Amino acid sequence: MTHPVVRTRFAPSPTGLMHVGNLRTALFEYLIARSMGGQFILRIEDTDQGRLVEGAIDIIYNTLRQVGLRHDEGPDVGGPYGPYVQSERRHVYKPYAEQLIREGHAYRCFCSRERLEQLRERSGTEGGFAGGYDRHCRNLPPHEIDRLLEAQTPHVIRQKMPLTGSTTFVDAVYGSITVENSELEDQVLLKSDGFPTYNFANVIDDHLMAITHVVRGSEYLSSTPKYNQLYEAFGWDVPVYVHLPLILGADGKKLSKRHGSTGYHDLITEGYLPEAIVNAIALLGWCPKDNRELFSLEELCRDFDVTGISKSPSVFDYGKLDWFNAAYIKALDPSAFIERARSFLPASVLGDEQRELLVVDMLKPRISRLTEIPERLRFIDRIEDYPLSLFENKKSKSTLESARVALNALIPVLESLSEWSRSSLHDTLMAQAEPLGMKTGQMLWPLRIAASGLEVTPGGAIEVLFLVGRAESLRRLESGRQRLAQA
RNA sequence: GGCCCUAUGGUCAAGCGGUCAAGACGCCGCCCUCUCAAGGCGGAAUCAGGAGUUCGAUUCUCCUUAGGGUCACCA
Repeated sequence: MTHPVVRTRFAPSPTGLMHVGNLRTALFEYLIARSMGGQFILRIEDTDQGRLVEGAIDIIYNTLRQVGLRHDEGPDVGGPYGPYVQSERRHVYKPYAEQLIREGHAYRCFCSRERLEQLRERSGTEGGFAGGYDRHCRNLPPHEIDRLLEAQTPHVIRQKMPLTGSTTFVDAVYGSITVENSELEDQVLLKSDGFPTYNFANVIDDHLMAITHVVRGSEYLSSTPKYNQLYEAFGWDVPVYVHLPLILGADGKKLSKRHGSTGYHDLITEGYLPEAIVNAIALLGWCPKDNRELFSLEELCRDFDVTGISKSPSVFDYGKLDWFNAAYIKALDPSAFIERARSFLPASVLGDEQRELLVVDMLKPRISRLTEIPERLRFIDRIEDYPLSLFENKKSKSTLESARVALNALIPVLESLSEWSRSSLHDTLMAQAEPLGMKTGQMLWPLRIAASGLEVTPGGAIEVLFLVGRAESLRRLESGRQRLAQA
């Protein structure tokens, strides 16, 4: 028994940025296709001419490319089922709508927007009719229709829903769902401008493009019975539905702007890596059999399984995203790290291989976002005023007095150091602890403080001295010594 | 409001009639340590409530409650 090739599609409307919700949907569509050896199609749904945003399509292309979701067919790469932009397919929908009229599954509606609005206001939230429309035009006498058509009255084409009975569909994650047909509104299929509505274009295109799995957010669950009615009216096979649980913000509401950065590019600007974002959202609403957490896209393609998708909505946790990002940063090899972090690194570090490698080692375990880098390394290029109290540290047993002793003893040693390298700094300084009668922590604490002016630095005294450089280090140490002497 | 969906720690979640109810993030403690991290070890923290079914319910059914979604010539 042979199965048809699995085909999924990502069908965004180019109305702005790439929301993490959209990206998650795209990812799952991609994974479902790839995990079953299928194809992933990109289709642009621009049937709302009023909401088009310039450049939005490029944002979609860029995002998909950056995260590695390569589509097999689409506006830019072509394919046997094109065109892949709905506005270029405008002519294909109308004949289908007319076919439905002929076969008694749809009708022309001449109601004005004003009338519909009044209808909605009058029924209020009580909702006397499904969707608020009273089906006024559903049974217009033929001569009346002809008259209105001759008068070129603007009209839409509506789906004629069955008034009785019920519709049942099966969703791969939510199971079997049944809705009374009386709940289904006579939804608009073709708008008065000739463009199809989203729901209509979707069904037509999904069928024409041989889409086998319709994957989308669970907000479409309640309109799915209407889709089924359409498929049945045409006599087409109903696709496999895979509805994805919603992604919420920390307050439990649908994720939106006020929850912070929810656009893919916002996250990138904030220093998150594409692979970390992908990994994080893959685990939002999906859990692998073995409970593993770190997944490359390739591994996801191999292990993804629809049965691991959960039904309940999940809150997007930025803290967990940070952890994923930190994990991916740690896994970067030095050259890759430098490449990604280049724009955040100080010029004084770039170009010197030894310094670059040290900075990479220092930064990798300490940052969760690339944007933290400038702040972490700021001490290299300049030192801020710092209080003398920084020299005091209980755990290191450092006091103003011990700091004074240490600096007085170490400065001359450092001044006479022939080679300002990490190893020579390390060996030389460590050899001083014993004669000073100090533990390394006690001895090194004031050095690090005086060299950086910071209570916390990425790396210890030796790394700080090395990065700050000989001349500037000695200047800072001397300054610290003088301040301590006056205290 | 009608209809639909959902319900395990603060968050992500495993579980699919019998478990001391996994794991991860975060939090707390200890170890390591030239600060801070990272790493290692340990800890606190969960089955919304109520009826049933059953020898036995986190798991199955119903009700309640709470959340969410949807009711456009938007997608």
